[in-house]
Amino acid sequence: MTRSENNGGFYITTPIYYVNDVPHIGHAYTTIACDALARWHRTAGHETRFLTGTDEHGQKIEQAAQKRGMTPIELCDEVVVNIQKLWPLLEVSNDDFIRTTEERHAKVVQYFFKTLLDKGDIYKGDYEGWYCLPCETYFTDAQAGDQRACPDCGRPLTRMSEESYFFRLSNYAGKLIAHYEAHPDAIMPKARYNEVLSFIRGGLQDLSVSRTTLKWGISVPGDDKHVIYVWLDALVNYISALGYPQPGGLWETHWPNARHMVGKDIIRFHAVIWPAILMAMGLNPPVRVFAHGWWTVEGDKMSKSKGNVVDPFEMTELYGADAFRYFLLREVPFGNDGDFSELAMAHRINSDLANDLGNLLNRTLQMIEKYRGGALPADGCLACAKETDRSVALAADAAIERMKAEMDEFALDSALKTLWTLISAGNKYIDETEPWKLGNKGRDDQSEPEGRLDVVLRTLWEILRLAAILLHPFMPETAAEIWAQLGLDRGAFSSGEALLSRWQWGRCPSPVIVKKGPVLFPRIDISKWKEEKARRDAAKRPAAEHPSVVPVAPAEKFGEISIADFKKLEIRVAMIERVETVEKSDKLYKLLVDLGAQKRVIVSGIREQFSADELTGKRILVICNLKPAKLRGITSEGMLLTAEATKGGKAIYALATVDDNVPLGSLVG
RNA sequence: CGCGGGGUGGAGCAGUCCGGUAGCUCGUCGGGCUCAUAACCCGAAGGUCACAGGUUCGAAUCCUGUCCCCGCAACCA
Repeated sequence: MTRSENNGGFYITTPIYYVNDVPHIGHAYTTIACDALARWHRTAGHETRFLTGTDEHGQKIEQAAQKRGMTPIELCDEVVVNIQKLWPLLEVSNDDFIRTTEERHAKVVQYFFKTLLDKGDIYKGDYEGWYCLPCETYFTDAQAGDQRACPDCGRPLTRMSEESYFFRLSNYAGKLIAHYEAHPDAIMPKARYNEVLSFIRGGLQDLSVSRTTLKWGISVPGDDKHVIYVWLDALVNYISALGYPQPGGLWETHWPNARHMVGKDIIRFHAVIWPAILMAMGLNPPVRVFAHGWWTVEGDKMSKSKGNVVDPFEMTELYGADAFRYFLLREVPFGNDGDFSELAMAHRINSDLANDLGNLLNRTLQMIEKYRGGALPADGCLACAKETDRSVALAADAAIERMKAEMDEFALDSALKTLWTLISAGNKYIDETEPWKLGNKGRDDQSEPEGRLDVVLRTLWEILRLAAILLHPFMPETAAEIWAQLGLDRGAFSSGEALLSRWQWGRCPSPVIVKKGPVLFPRIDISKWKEEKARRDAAKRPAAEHPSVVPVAPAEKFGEISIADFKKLEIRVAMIERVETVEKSDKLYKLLVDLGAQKRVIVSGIREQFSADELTGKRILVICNLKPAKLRGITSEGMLLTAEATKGGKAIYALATVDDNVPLGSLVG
């Protein structure tokens, strides 16, 4: 059924993150998931490599650098640290970190380009589209819309064409389909596989892989006018980091085992374009592309303007990296979308980590210390063994096998659930065997032999030893702490070999003295937690007259304009006479406004913010000399003014209104 | 009729492909235990499986239709 991952190596990659991004929960999630997989395979003794990095080329960097009076590479060098410093905090064990601005990457991208050009898979042609001169960006027909206006800045677009190199993606549709039909687990989850396949079956178009309008990038070999565009640049990182195409490089052993972890938004680039490029190069496509889901935050879509972006640095500081990792990987079926809520995390920490896991360790070690002075009893009293001990051992070995299968499927959440069945079995075992009755002096029940307690304690210790091994990929620090408290060598996790042979019941060294340490996860007092959370939220809000209301785009700088520019605007007072909804649109109203001397139709996207009743009869401000535009087939002759802000994560809007005593049509200036 | 996901005990979800006792976690209630982080173990209550038809001996599951929610796309002069 599933491809066995145990015979070969394991090479896992995160996407390369855009270097100017502020790291958020999404970056953390992808990377932590990869880390868990990498650690799992490392401790299982597989030849493992784990890569992450940054995408550092492109327009945004170029512009941001210009704004700050720096060169692009200076900016990259400065901001790459924001991402790089997060990984150690989250206990991410990447073997390499690649930046697309590194020479080792650039030369491989050029090698790809040149090889494909020589083969005829890249050719020179003309790229045509709608171009925004100020933004220096092309848009498709759909993006340009009926208005031919720039989606970013709103200015008019020009139909332009420029010389560009193209990759013959259209040639590879058939080969891709054949490959995916032969490898149904090459794209996961299943829904994504179906999605990608139907996309390919719809036909593929050749892909523009160069730009002349862009400066900050890797230049096309032999044609300096052109810079290699994002796809061919960024995707190649996965193999350039392995030293391709040098003979004897890491790529020879690792590339055949490549797995890419991506967010669901970039599945097409990884499951269509990238494999096609590889095929053209004569390289094999990745073994698997896995697309995970997105996080909402407290039920809301995460966005900067809502101010609800989850900061992984803050979460790590408040709850610890391990608890954060555990929550992200356990809360949601891997591959699905999920909701991040701090309260849910606090609950999970209490029930799973404190009550089940931490408490099991605590009570076990407490008993070993209390009844046996901390010395782990030797195993050997066969006469004292019982069926219940044996079934716990069998369950443990079964859990290990099951986890292996689940990890092969990248079912991280299921693997954790399985691990917790072992932990629960431990707690139940204590209840069944009642070791305190065996251990307490002057015990009334003399029916059990003296050695019975040794077997029980030994069994519990063994459950924890296995749990620590299985937990390590998800919660490395906690696993090491458990390991140490069990009286074992804390460093064992950094040298994988020490663990490899011990993934089985009873493979423990003796003798051992346990060392009960501090409680692993203190319970969170939820009512106190709520108070603290409220205080934290309050502190985060900027000190303003309306502390809970945050303006959108507060400090954004606009270029200066002259008074003459402003005088160009014809802003007048108008009254909303009639409000109608526009068919087949979610946001549009068709408004009839009275400007005194005349009446006009204005189409406005404010249906989600205002009801028709709220609007009708209001005296508002209208820009009258805006070029008319057609929206959903209706001509809009002007624009009304609104202010936007957020309050408690929710957007709020206000209409610019004026007093009733101002006559309609009055000029505002 | 733009595309897709979803509606299952108080909450969050699994089960739906391949019809046949409706399951898990949390919460609630009762009991047990005292080694332990007021933790742990056992038990109970609680569900018209969105709605309406249909197929079937039998439907959460298959078919048809309807309603509602959420993404994406469109759209935000």
